[in-house]
Amino acid sequence: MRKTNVITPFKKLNHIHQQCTDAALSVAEDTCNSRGVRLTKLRRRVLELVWSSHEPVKAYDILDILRDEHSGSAPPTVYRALEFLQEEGMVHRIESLNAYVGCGAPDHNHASQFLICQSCGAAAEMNDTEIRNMIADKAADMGFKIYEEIIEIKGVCSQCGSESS
Amino acid sequence: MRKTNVITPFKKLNHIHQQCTDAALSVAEDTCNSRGVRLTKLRRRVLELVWSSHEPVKAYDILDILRDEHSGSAPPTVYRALEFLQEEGMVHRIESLNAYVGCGAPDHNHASQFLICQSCGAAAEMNDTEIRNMIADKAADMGFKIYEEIIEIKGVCSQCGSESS
DNA sequence: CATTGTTATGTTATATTATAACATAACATA
DNA sequence: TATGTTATGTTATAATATAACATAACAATG
Repeated sequence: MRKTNVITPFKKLNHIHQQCTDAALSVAEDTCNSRGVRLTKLRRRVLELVWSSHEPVKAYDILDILRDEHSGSAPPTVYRALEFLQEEGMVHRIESLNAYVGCGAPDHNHASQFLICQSCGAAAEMNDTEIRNMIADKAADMGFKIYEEIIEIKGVCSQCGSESS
Repeated sequence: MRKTNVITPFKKLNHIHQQCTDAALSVAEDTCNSRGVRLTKLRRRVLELVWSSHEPVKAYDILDILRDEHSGSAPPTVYRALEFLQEEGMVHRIESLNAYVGCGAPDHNHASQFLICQSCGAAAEMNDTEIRNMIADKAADMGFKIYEEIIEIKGVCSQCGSESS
């Protein structure tokens, strides 16, 4: 059994990013349909903008784009959409960056681990059972009941690390 | 060998908090002396304020107090002091709370794990070798080189969990 | 002990991130 | 089409953080 479930990998060289976005939007639409919640035009657009790259995206960067597209856009516009998308598991907030990344697997259990490359800025999402279990066990030993885990690992991804400097 | 090194425990019932603060300030002074850096009056005061409880403290809460004590206090006053204290390992920033906790062991390796009780607000600092190694191994498998780890576990501590609701 | 370079703090301004509160519009269904 | 609900618009402001430059304190040396 593979313990490290890679939910969002670092982008491959020459990957066609449109495919990432299309797949994520398609999953989001299906998921919202089956859950009976509404992926409105605005929410869909915000999700699309979050997926515009593999780098965590900032709320005000999204807002700048929304403003170009629709004059009624304001901070609550984007924060509300992000809140909805977060609740539905379609984006995750990276706390240490005040930024958001898309998640193509809205049904996975939460408690992911994020690897964030400080060179290219990309984030990868893992969901490693061993790490989660180990933390759960140690917390339980201390009588601590876990509700949420924030794990953000900063460093350099293999692609950036292997480039000749 | 004990793998989970508890650097800052959740506060014990009836613990005399002044002792936590005194010990931390004393360690900080010794450490600064031996490193040849200056624990100025201001920095010492900020560290003392961070240690005013076991709950992560916000920069502007510190600033409010500094302003009462000295009219020249402004945001940079507190952010600079916190930056210094962070660099010297005497406080840690809790990213998900935009807040700071004291650390009584400025020499320990970084990459701690924080347990944060959402009931009493207190934070405990662990430095668990097994967790760190497991994350390091898995990152290495992916060719990812780690520079920094942010692990913030939210939940309910044993004391709060055992209280009759 | 005056000079000088360095580090720390003061000061003003502003950037960035996020939410409150209330109004209007769109949707869903009875 | 009336009605309740959910979503968005709108204005204002709160909360967090940094830039940039001025002054002061320190510390080491001549």
